[in-house]
Amino acid sequence: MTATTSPTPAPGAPDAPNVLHAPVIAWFDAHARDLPWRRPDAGPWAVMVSEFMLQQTPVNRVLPVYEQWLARWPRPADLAKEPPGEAVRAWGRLGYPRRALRLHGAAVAITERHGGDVPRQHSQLLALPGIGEYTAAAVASFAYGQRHAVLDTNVRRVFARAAAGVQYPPNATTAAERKLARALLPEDEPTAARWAAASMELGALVCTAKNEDCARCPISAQCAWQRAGKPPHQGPARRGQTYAGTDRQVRGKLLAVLREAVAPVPQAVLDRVWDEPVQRARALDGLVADGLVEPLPERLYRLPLS
DNA sequence: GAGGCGTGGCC
DNA sequence: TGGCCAAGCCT
Repeated sequence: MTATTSPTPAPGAPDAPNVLHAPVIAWFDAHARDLPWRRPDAGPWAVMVSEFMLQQTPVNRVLPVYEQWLARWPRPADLAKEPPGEAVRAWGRLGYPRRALRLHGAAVAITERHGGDVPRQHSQLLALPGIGEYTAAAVASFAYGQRHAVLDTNVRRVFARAAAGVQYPPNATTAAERKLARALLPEDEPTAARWAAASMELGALVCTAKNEDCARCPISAQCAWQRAGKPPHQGPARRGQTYAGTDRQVRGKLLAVLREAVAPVPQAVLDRVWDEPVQRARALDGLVADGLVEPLPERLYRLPLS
C-alpha cells in the first residue's frame, strides 16, 4: 500500500492522490469525535493548550481541565501574568506536571517574543518550551492548516500496520518513518491538514494498540498487516513504565499535597506522604530542582511564585 | 539513545 | 490483579 501503489497520474494531470487519503478522510468526516479543540471557535492557543495536555494523557481526562484552563486563561498573555505555580495547580491530576510549567513558559515566551500570538512557523513553535517535533507539527497543521507530517504514536501505528505490515512501530521514531510520512502527505495544504487529523483519529479509534477493529477500518483492504494475516509483534517487548515505589510516585504524592494547600506547607506535613526518608528527600529535591516546588525559610514549601 | 517523568482506566 | 497503555519532551 505504499505510495508506489498509487495509480499513475495521467500526463499533464495533477498528481493522483494516494489511495489511502480519500477513504481515511471520508471516514474522518463521518466518525471524528466532536472535541472542543477541533471546533471552529478554537483558536491557535486553544489548540496548543490541548496538545500540551494530550501529551501522554487520554482525551477523557483532559476535557474538563482544558475547559477550565481556557476559561481562566483565554489568551497566552493571561497565563503569562500568573505565577508558574498557578499553572501547576490548575494542571490538577493530568500527570507529568512539568508540562504545566513548560506551557506557562511557552505563554511567557509567546507574550514576549511574538506579541501574544501563537507563532505560525514550525521553527518558532519548536523553539518554545515543551514543544517538540510532534507538537510543533500538530499546532502548525491543526491551528494554521499547514502541510506537515504529524507523527504521533497513533499515526506511527497506522503506518506500521498499513505500510510496513507489522503490528507495532519501532520504539523510537526512525528516519524511515519520517520519510514515509512525508511521502504520504497530500500535496495541497488543506488536504494535508485534514489527512493529519484523520490518520491520527483512525489510530485513536480503530487502529488501536490493543483490540484493533479492522472490520471498521476504511483501509483494511489496503493494509499490509491485515493482508499478511496480522502477525504478532516480533522481538522484545517495549520497556514497561514501572511506577509503584518509584521516585515518580513519591513526587506525585508530594505535589498533590502542595496543589491542595493555600499556604506554605511545613516539611513535617510533606513527610507524611512517604515512609522512606532518603527517597522522600530525593523526590522533594528533584521537584525543587525542576522548578515545580519553591523552598522557603523554616522548612516551608509551596508551588513556585516565580 | 536510553531513561526519567504522573495518573488512572482497562482487560 | 497488575501490566499495559494514553496526541511526548528533555537531558
